[in-house]
Amino acid sequence: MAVRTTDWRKLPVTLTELCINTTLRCGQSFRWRKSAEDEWSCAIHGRILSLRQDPECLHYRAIFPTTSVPSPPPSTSPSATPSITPDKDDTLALVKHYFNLSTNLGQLYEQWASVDPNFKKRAPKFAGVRILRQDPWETLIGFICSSNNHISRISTMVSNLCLHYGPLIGHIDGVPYHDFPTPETLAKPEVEAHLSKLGFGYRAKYIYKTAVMVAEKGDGLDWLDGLCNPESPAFGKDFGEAGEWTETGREGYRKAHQELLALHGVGPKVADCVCLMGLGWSESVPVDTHVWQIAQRDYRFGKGKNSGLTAATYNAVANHFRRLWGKEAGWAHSVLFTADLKAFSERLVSKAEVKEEATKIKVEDDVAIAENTIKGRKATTKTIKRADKEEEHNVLEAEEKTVRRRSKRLKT
DNA sequence: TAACACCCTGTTAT
DNA sequence: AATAACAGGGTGT
Repeated sequence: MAVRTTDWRKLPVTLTELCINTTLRCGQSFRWRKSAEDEWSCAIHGRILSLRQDPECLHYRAIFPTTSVPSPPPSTSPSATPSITPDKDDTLALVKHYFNLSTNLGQLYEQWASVDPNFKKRAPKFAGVRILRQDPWETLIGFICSSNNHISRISTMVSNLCLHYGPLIGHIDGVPYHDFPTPETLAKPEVEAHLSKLGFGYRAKYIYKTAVMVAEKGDGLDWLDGLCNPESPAFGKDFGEAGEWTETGREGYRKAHQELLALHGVGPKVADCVCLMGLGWSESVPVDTHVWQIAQRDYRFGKGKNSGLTAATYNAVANHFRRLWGKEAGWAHSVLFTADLKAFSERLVSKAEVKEEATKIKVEDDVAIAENTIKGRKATTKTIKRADKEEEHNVLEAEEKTVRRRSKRLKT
């Protein structure tokens, strides 16, 4: 296959602002591969993007196919017809966009540390964990695969999806790199049975049905793109307004989350992952079993017998973190999530340190969270029973009151 | 609202 | 060593 490989170029970035060795392995994207020692590669937007990082710079290189690709990339982006002349190469813009580099991460870490002792304790060993801005469609399917699953198997599954249905972009050391398949490709009737055979389990049906639904939504991926945060739009898209910030998130975020729930295999957690990592909604806080455990261990959420992760506790946890961390709560959440991953256990804070910290927090706050959870539960019930917007507004007020009570208690 | 099944795989417990 | 039990970034019924 004829290809054109760009030179390595560099972009000044500190490890405080971005650490690819952590960010690319913390379960946000399931497609990056080590192509050499300290080199990561992935097929994105019609090219293979390769990255290296040293303390001063992020080094990047792209490999473009010069023959036409079998099927178009998954988004109506500038990469649909990859430019092969250096002056038209948009790889730098892609890198900046993919890594959300306009956000000042160091500043955010300082802010989170100043309001949250637990964050302050754990974050230092996990600097540079940054929320990626991935393709919404790829994010959606990736996280449908993630349900009740391990990161390693999710990666295998996504890789198989690309291998069998995605366009071949090129090779590195004989290893093929495929871009992510389009909804239309995955909406073909034979896909479900094939994915089952490939070991996708019950997710084979979810993927097929979701592909059909998205493909039927109309013009390519406009529906998904329309759910993006307009202040942080998809690569190559236009901008707009995102709505006013509240502790349940901006209106655009809530709308996107709700619409995603209509898809098969998409519940609250997966919808939040797509909102955060694919649609640019920074306040989205996906609450999985892991985050729920963190909330119980470090933030005094109900440890009682019947304290499962219900719809009510889900919202209570997410709202609590939004109140604590602010508009980029999802980014902070990702730092603590990463700090708890087994893959990074060598960096964990010692148990003695953690225990000491937990005790400190407990002294300040005890009953408040339990109360918060109960209020949240009542509010959620209302939402389900009466779906009109007036009631939903009341729910928001109820949540906000709960939060205020909690903050008062914390100060007393 | 609370169970329970759902596909499969690597890890831990007998 | 072989096998059971269980959890792993949940969702649908």
